[in-house]
Amino acid sequence: MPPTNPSSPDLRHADAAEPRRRGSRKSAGGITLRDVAQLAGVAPITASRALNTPSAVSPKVLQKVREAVERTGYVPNLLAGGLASNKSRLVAVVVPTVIGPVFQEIVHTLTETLAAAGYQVMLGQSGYENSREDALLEAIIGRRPDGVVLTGIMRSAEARKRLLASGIPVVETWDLTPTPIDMLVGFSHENIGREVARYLHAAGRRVVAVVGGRDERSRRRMDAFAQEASALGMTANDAPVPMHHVTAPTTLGQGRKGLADLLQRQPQTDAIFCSSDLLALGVMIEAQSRGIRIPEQLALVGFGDLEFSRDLQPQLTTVRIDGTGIGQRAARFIIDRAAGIEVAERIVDIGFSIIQRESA
Amino acid sequence: MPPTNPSSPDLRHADAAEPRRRGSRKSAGGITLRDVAQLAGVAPITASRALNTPSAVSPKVLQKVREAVERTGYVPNLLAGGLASNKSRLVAVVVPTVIGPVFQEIVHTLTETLAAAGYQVMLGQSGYENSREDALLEAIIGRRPDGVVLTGIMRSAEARKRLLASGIPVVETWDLTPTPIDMLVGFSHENIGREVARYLHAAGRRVVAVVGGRDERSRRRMDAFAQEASALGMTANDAPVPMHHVTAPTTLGQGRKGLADLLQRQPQTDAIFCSSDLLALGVMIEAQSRGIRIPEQLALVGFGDLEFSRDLQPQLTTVRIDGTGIGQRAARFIIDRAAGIEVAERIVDIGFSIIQRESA
DNA sequence: ATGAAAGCGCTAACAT
DNA sequence: ATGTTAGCGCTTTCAT
Repeated sequence: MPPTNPSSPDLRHADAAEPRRRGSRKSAGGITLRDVAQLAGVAPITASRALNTPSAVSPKVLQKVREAVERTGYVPNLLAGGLASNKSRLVAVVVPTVIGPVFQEIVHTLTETLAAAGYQVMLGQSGYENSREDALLEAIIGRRPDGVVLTGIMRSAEARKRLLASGIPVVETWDLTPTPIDMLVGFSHENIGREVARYLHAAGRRVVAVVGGRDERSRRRMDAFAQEASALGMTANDAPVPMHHVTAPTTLGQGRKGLADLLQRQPQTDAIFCSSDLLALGVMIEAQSRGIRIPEQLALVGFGDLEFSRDLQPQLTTVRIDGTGIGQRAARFIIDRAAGIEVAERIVDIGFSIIQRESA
Repeated sequence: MPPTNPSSPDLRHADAAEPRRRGSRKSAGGITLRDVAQLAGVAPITASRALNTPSAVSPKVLQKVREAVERTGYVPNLLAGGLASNKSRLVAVVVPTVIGPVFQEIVHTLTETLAAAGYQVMLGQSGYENSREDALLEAIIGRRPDGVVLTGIMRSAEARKRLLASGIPVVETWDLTPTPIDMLVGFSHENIGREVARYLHAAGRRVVAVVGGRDERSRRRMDAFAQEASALGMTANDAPVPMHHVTAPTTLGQGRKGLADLLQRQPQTDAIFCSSDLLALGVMIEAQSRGIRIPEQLALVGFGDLEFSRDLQPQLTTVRIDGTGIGQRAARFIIDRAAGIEVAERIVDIGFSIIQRESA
């Protein structure tokens, strides 16, 4: 039997003279809710309510608790709160990498929007390979986040299964699949490729080529583009559309090399679709240094609509994805789910737009 | 007195027929360490040790526990672990914004390096104003992170004081101050300005100008540059160095406007220092569209050494900051501190380098 | 509107 | 090397 006196369980704080029992621990020393409550002359739970649901306590209590918080500099321990309430107020955001401009807008918007709703963002980088996905997933699930936003990743079926099993709300983005893990905010890479081909065809271009990243999504845009272009007869001598593949993340330098390569393979090329604006800028600079005029001799379409693209000379025609819109929708999905609101439509096609400028 | 029978405290799981006592709660339903331990036939603490300090248990136990984990798909609850151990394995990283290329390298490196050491990164955006710092700080401290990395922010004395009071290890970066909150990995913005002025002077330039962001650090680089340039006589008619100020985050378009403005104010300008590579690219494009040859007629120095800068035509001379180095050092500071290792030197000047290329 | 008890899932401290 | 106990700081449940 433990040495505590069962007849007076409430006195355990009174008999301080008693030697420390085994297992007892000292606190980390910080101010706790208990301290605040004591100072305010209320029970801890009342102080908790004053902070979390102010409408549930009397104005008098509310003021006393707020004063106590002010005086002590109390900051609630969200780890403890999360454990007790089973709500961590944490959202994991996974991107291949934060380097490169592609996912910045989404990460930014998610961080902002979720912060405004009282959530924090935990950042995970999956890399462009699949190897680290498992470790990353373990780290994520271990935090018991209230949601996970996946941006163009989690290919492994095992990882998807574990995520699903964890019961954590998941929003996939940056792609469109009929069978998402849970929720989805994306767009069709295939449609983009097709539309760009049609756009260039309508602009009178007849011999097209491609500079594109090797990653899967980029490939799907490029392949759809090539297929549609072939169907529209935009190839030289019925040959397949020449493609210059580069390794992600894409760079300006790769764009320069890409143009050099493509011109050698197909000198009569009159239009190029690039899988990123950075590649397009490289093509543009290489063209300038070779005296090739854009768009007269060569039309150019990028992807991403980076901030600088409208300021280039010539201004870059490109495909715009509404990253802010994706971030906001994704955040809303998770906030709603946490509030118990079930969304009717779990798949949102955010679409894309071809921004017509001078280069094509 | 509570209805429990004090003489048999260990039987509380046995008498399930007893009506639910007040305060009792059902678990969220997930697999817990207790389940794993039960399956492995050991006590929970032994299972805990098998997972956290495998060397402290026998090989037999280790295997049984690992099997149980495998079979159940158990993922430790880091919230609970953090609460109990007072170690959250979470590091808060605060940047003004993830938009823009400036802090990407640091965020990337921190996320990678810390993940490899078993930490997760929590992302906070302070914005370029001070207003949201307090709310952000509260959210950060509430998670009880094992460290905070600040990148060019937390100006308010109140915020600094609270951070200090929280006892959380803090690493400030991207600047140099003799009185950091705690630890520091940075470089001198003043030295950069001075060195760039000397560099251009040595290159024979005599009439300089500046395109720079309005934020404080950019200003300090620009002011030091202007001061040194004046001292070296690199001004037209002893006039002050003309500066074109732009609002952060800087853009290519602002660079174009900046050159237009500066040429109007000081047509004989033969060298420009930009507070970012993006601004420099803008200046370059505007110069090209005006037929101004770089570097013959106009020398150009950027800041940041973005990935594309070496691929421009002409290649951009710029100032390189080793963001990866900063990230690694900062991560090391925090990991060491968590391990109880006290670093002797809390201030690291990571320096900078002027990357000489074609534009200057 | 307020409070007492219990316990979220884990690990520190002590004991063997 | 393994186990027992207590408790991290908070919120849920039930009671008043």
